[in-house]
Amino acid sequence: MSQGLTTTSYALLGLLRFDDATDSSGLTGYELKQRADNTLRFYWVSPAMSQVYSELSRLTRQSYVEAVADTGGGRTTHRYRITQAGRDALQAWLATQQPEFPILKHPVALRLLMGRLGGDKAMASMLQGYIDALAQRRTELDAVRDRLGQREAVRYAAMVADWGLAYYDAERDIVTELLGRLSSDAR
Amino acid sequence: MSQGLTTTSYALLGLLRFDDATDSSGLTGYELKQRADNTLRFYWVSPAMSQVYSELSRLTRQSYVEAVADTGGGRTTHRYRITQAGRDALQAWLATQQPEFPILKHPVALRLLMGRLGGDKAMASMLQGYIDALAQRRTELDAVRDRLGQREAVRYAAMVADWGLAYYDAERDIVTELLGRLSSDAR
DNA sequence: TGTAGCATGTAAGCCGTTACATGATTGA
DNA sequence: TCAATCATGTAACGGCTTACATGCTACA
Repeated sequence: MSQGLTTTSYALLGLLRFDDATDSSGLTGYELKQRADNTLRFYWVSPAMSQVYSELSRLTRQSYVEAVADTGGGRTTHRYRITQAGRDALQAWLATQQPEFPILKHPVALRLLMGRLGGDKAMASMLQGYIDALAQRRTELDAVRDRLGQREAVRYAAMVADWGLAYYDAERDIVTELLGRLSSDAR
Repeated sequence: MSQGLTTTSYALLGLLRFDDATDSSGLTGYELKQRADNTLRFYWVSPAMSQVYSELSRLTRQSYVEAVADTGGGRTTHRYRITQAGRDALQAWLATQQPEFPILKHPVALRLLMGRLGGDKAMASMLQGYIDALAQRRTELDAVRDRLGQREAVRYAAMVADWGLAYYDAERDIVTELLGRLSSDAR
């Protein structure tokens, strides 16, 4: 009935669309979650396992995805593939809806706002911790970027990864500058 | 019982703490929402009016906030102030919990990832739209920054605003670069 | 033999949104 | 007198998380 899916639904549908372009026989919920953790999590979300399954059943109900039972081993598992209706829906979503502005939930900035209560030293160590965490994330994303290489097939994914890397670098630079301000202002 | 508030609760408590430092008689829910729209929304959230009220009643139940009935006009309104327990709780939160990594929900990056389905031209116009929206946001935040000025009392708020401005600038630069890649790669 | 990874789900619950409802005050 | 703004809430619901429950397979 209601054709309006959530963005997370479309994101997962998009991952299934990528898989569709290969000669794979579909993805299990478990595998889909891994794909999401690899790419989506850097600029969207890492849905919980349970949500992956519930989105998958929702998409199946909408006929945007079809499940093929895989009775190979002892337990029956399912492999999910995007359908033609799903491809159409994804295409339509991309073409019609104009994207919303990004949502940022930045606990570090929020705490810095209340810096008066914590003091310069506490803020400085918090910012340093954030710089470290950024470096860690950057390393993870860099590994993803390396795997993509220069292949034409993943050109857009590579652009998005480069975007993420540049974002982490910019954050590092800005925070480093703020850190300098904290120590030079120290009374 | 459970002293664990959500980050949004602490964020609002923080705004009440700022007000506390002035000679104000507290804030109404409505005013608190306006403060949130002015600062918080750029790096945290803009809670709905209804949520502001429910957080306020939760904070009141926890005795972190006290409401003073204002029976001035025909209708009774309330002004909310942080209590000593609230100040302590906020301080403890700042001191003990280490901040989580920021969460970014970036619909533009998500769509760019699926660029193959949309094509270079559609992606370019989407990115251009994003650059325009960024400029708009930047202008809004710049106005906030101007109002803060160089006053020592709002030094941390100014740092956070500068952070936001630098972030918007970095996004603009990165996206401009991606836009260039799209057109130079055009076949 | 036991643990890690693969694989699938249900249930409860919170956070936050939209929709709805109400009413006062101010200024055009 | 009408609209905008100030002001306060309730109700319904959706999205997403955590906790719980189950069982297979490979390997050390």
